[in-house]
Amino acid sequence: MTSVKRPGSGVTSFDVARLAGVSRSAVSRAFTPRASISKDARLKVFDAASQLGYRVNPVARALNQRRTDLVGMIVARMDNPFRASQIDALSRTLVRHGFRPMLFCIDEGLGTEQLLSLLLDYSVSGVVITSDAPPIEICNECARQQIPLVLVDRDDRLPFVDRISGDNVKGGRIAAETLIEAGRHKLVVLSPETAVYSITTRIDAFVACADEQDVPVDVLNVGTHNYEAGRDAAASIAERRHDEIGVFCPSDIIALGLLDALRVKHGIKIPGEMSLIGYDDIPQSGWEFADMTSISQPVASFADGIVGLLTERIANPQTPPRNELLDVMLIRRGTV
Amino acid sequence: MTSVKRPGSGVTSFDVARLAGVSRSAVSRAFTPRASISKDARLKVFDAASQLGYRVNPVARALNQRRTDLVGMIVARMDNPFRASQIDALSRTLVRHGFRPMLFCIDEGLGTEQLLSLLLDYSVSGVVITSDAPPIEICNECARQQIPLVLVDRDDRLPFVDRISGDNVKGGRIAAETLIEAGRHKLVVLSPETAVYSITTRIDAFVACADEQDVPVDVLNVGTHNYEAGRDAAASIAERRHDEIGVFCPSDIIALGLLDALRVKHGIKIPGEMSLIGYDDIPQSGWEFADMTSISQPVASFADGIVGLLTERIANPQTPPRNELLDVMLIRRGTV
DNA sequence: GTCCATTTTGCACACGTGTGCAACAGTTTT
DNA sequence: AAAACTGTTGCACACGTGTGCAAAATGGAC
Repeated sequence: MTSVKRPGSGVTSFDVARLAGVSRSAVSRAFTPRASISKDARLKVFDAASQLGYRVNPVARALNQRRTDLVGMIVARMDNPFRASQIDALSRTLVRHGFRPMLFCIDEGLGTEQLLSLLLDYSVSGVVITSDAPPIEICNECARQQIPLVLVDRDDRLPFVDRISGDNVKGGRIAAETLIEAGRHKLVVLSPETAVYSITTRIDAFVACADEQDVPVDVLNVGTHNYEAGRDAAASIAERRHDEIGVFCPSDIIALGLLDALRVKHGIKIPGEMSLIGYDDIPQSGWEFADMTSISQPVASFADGIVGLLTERIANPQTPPRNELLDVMLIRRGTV
Repeated sequence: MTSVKRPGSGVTSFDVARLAGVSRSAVSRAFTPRASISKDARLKVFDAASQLGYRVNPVARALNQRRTDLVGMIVARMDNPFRASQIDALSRTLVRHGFRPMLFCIDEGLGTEQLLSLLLDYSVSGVVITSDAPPIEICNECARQQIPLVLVDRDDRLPFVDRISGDNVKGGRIAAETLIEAGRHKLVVLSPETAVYSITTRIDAFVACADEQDVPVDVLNVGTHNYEAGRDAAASIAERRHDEIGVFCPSDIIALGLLDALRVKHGIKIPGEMSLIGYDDIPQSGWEFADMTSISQPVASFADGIVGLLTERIANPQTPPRNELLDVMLIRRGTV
């Protein structure tokens, strides 16, 4: 009847209440910050709880509150090391703030929209989206259920959806200025066909800055957003070696493909014959073979910023959409 | 009174039951495979459900079943591209099988043990661990709650814990054979101080295979498991260039550091002056600068194997611990 | 000691679902 | 036609928690 249950799962607030000699409500209140309960009662509850190994059941709590501690992360792919370290940092920061990160990669037949509505079923505390902007109907549904959405590196202005991104304009301008200062007066910028907001913004800022200084810029279209795209663009770039051009790749993963192929396949000296600057400052850019100048977006700031936007909107759901901009920094290495 | 609720959240099985003219139990049964319900009733329920936009509330279901669709993934760090792609594949495969992946990275004060007991609170369907083996008490607790655990690339034999790993013995032997076939009769293997099971197994198999063929092997200790460790080992390796040695790195991320530094800093020709073989076949190993021979562990097989072990143990919790071995494959490139 | 303001407590309901059990309908066997 | 059997259905309970509300307790002022 009054048998002591084994510590761990199976211990309910009722068991704790009985041992502590209080009502079950008191137990619930003891574990609820700012609840109406006396210091004395709370202490008795904590004592009994640790004695039994009691832990609040988050599922039951979620059913009651209609809200979980879960936060969804929707990501396209993780083959880009920048995304991987971003997710790594975000996951850690979320846990430190008491959230539980879920990871979803978009897949065959499972786009951002499907994954988002799947997350809605779980009454998540929020969703961080680094893939595509979801359709507006879903956003409205999220707003109605007061589920915060944070868009990373996307510019789509949606009702009640917060955005965060690096300062792509500043980054693009720094790239142009750095190349021009290095004496490159013919510029080239690689533009992936599948370019998203952050990429095009960098390119536009780069071109604008070059225009201001009357430096000609070629925009060279490449395939997708990966190493192979940069590598395959090398032949076209190699033709211009005599011009001592300065090349800007709006993403390190592309830049490394280009740099690698230019040196290995075409034997081009960098920065001797041309200069190159990338973006993201992924670890590989610091490797010996590359030693590539790049523009760094600190992943820790991303994580902090994202969680900040989430918690603020949870505290005050009616605030108008915010757009946070993170500072970027030039990392000088050996390709300029 | 009978007002139709807005589609989406807030629609309960009760609403569906009323519209379909059946009991609430029927709705529950309609969404439960192999439940006792007539074709006719199920159809009526589905019709009403789609009309209202009803979706089963997974939180309420979880509270009742004492089991979630969540599966925890505990990982050390994601800076190794192999781990990143492993998690990427695993996340996709889990979702395809109806699970919801949660991602936890071990952190300051949050080791495998803490994260695991945190996951227990959520009544997860299972946990995939790629960090450390958890203490046996936690494993017992998981067994008691019938929560399947899968250990990836770890050898710790624990009660009711399944394990999966690549065939590290085969991989290590292939490495040795390949180097010896290439005419290298002095071998070196890099051994990280922080080596875990999978790494040491590869090394042991490599050494054993060399011994069988009477080929001498030097074991060279390096620091941690990353690019910098390999890079810093280059000086020591460079001293032996006259021996035309064959080097095995039990992890590509280390191998690339070594390869990169050997070529760039010490100007050593590979495979001219020495041969090198890595492990994991991460994308960077196929890059131009590296063109590194490596041993591939297919991440897709890992994901499928893990989910297979999970589902089988969910179906039959009493099966003895299994140990699944995945085939590995030599990827011939230009460093041997 | 009385009265009022404030804090603390416990009851009871709600959150949305799965399922054992008994009742029931429909079909086959004797 | 009665009996036995198979397949469906609805009732009612359980899962473990948070919280509004009224009652009780506490503390202070007179």
